[in-house]
Amino acid sequence: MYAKGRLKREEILDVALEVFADEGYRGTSLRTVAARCGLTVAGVMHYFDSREDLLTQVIVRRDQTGRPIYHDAPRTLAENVKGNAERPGLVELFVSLTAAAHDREHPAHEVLAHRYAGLRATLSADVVERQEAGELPSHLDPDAIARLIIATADGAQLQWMVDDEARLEGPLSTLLYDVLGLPRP
Amino acid sequence: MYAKGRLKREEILDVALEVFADEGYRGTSLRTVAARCGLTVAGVMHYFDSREDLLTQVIVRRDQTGRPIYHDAPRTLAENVKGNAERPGLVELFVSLTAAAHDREHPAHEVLAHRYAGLRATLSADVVERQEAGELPSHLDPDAIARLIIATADGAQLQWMVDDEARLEGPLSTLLYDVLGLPRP
DNA sequence: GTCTATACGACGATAGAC
DNA sequence: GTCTATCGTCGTATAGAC
Repeated sequence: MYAKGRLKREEILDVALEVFADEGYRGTSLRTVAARCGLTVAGVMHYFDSREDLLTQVIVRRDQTGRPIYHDAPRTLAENVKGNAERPGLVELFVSLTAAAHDREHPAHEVLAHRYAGLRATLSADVVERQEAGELPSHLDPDAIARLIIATADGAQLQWMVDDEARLEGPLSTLLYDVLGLPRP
Repeated sequence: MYAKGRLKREEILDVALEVFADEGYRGTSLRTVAARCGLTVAGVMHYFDSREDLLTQVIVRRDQTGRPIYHDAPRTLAENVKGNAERPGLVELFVSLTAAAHDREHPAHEVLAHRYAGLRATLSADVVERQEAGELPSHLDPDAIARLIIATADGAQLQWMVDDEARLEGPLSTLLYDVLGLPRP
């Protein structure tokens, strides 16, 4: 059967997302995921090349099911960031995976590179629009600003890992509304 | 002997830093480190509570041997960030450790929290100085700006992990010089 | 205090039967 | 498509030599 396999694969990904959201990146094993799916480890591995591949596909699926970022890119990005605050395990997964993806052979390398490129293009186009509307100074390089916005959103996650008082969306808000002077939503 | 142990401990830390800088966070094991020190695993573990503790002490030592950040904090921070570009394994180690340190029981939790707090205080004081000198608008919250600067520096590391074209110090330069309008060094 | 030897359980991965 | 069986490696723990 074809459809059954696809469904099972998606079930595994959903379970894995749940497990990793609960217990974090280092805390969980394939055996835990397998048990919650009613499978053995080998059964899970039928669908994925490796543990790291499974982790990668988890965030791929997360991207697919989540809302895309089109209009008012900075604002929807900020909302996404804020939403992550309720799933600490997912933030940990994303950060750990990014670190591991530094290896070009890692299954997440291409995925994350593509993700960054897309986000950068969307944000950059948004900056250009706002410059034409006079909302942002025209001397700023749109691509550099896009990179800055992404770095801010990501870096806030690192601080938030360790500092309880930090708000996940804090630095991004500071940048967008206080420093760049965009209109508050 | 007392001094010998301290020396051996530091040798282990230096070797570990080298190994992790070469092979990354996930790629290396205690056995590799031990072998390069002419010790067994248990010999290494005499000095550290766990593998994660060893990793934590590596970055503690790194902080101690590095230059502290006093005057013109943003600039020295930018130089530090730029210097990391030559040691990708260390950036990977730092990011992975931060993710793991989300667990309050992790040995790096306190260390990183303290490190962030110190950096924030230094940067925040620097912002206040510049506000008094008229270099920065006074309506900005110094602590929020400090958090923004740190987030930018850290987030740039995440992007850089995956994107070869990204410059590690790029986003921080954009923020400090193009957006905040600080004088270029 | 410094270090070796040895053992343990859990892990990711693979081969082959059904 | 899923299993059982097995492998090598990992971090960790303990007992004890020097």
